[in-house]
Amino acid sequence: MSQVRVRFAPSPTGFFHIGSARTALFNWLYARHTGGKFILRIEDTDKERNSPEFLKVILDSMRWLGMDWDEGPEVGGNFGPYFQSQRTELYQKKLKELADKGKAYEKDGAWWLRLEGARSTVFDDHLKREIEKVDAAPMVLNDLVRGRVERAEDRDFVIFRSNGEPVFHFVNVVDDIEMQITHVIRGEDHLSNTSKHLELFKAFGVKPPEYAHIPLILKTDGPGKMSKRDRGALIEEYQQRHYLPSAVRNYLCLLGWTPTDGREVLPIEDIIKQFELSAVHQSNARFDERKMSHVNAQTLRTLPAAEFAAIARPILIQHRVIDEKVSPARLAEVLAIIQEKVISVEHLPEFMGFFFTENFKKDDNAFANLKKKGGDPAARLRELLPHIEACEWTDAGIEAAFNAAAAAHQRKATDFFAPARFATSGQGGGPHLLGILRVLGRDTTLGRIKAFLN
RNA sequence: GCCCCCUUCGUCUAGCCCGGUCAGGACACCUCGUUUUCACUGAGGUAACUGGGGUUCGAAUCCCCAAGGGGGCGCCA
Repeated sequence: MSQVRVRFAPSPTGFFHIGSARTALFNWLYARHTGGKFILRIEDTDKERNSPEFLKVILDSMRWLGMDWDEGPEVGGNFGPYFQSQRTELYQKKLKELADKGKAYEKDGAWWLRLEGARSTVFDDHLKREIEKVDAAPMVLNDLVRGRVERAEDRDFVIFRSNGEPVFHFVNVVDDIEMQITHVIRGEDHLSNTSKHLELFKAFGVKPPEYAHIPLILKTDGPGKMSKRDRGALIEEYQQRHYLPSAVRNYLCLLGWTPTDGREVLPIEDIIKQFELSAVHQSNARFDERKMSHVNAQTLRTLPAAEFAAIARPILIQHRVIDEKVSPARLAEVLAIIQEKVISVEHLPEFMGFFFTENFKKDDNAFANLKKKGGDPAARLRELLPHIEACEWTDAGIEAAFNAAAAAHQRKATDFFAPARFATSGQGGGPHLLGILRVLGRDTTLGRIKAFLN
């Protein structure tokens, strides 16, 4: 059996849309699952809308998501060039081939593909003009996702514009032929176009590839598919917000496909192993940022500590929560107690800022809550103070101090927690309190409690 | 207007191919618990087979129709 060759063929328009990313991902997964080749081809035939900076957006996002390509820009390959703008001679040659066979003809300066079938002229309601219809035989597609789909083209269509540039349908098919693409995995928005593509394959006398039309990603609410303007629609947004690329990729897999082993958050190696086109869903999926955040949080918490630190450190430096002088060991100590609680890297600076400055932010809400709930926080801290001044500075020692304070004043140990938490962190929640105190150290802890009392 | 695709909790989905489980899980939400309030975590809970016809002892599952949703119909990709 010949090797699988799939391609992702984006048009560089300056954005990398989440739907495009998912299409790329399914192609990539299929290539990796089958041991085939993943080809990146740049469809830049529309000169009006393309530029080198736009290309960079795509390449950067592809790399960020860990989708490496075997052939394409910057890596080369035997079927290049991989930019359609550099393949114009080929398109001219292929056009001539169709013209010589009588499959294409010139009209109004453009070239049209000639369909086979009886012709008649009718008024088209949608186009609001008279058109020549062709009673062509339906094209039959056995789609790997959707099954048998039958559709007939009913008009000749342009394959080369009067300005000399080929149109999408033509270059798409020519390149798929020349690059020996075996499987076309693309969005369902192309399903209706497929009959055009099959007509082209037929005209060339070439057996078409297998097709798999994957469902679209719909807006979270409201009608229609995700558009550039929707929140969460652009991959760069996730990069900026410090989402983990592996989590974004993981979530994208869940839109239109379900892992077979019952897990939702799982390593990419396992996804590759389980991925099958036949298991791709047929119905569109609505984007849900909350679930994506959940996947991100899950992934974040299970990250090896060193990896977590490598991600957190530059961001904390960037936000001036720490400077370069903070030792890896000290940072690791702090991160160790916060990682189990953390849900996003984006909010890490505010979540853990109090570890590194005396000038930490105090949450008014938490303070109000404190007074409302637990009586007199200052009184509690005065009761607690002598015990933690003397105790052994370990989790167990600090815990014993809290218990001792409770026993001495006929209270529950937890009565001291909220005041201590607020005094030392300015927050109402966060990492485990004993861990916070231990990591802050005795001097800092006592200093902050005394500062609070003043 | 024409053509194509789709239809299970609010959302993502399992089950459907090869009819028979209280229709299962996850996110979100609610309740309760945990060293109180918590961006951790644990236990519960609310919540769905779009509608109508068939076929069948029995239908989420098979067939038909309708409705709804999505997409396409360009000398855009």
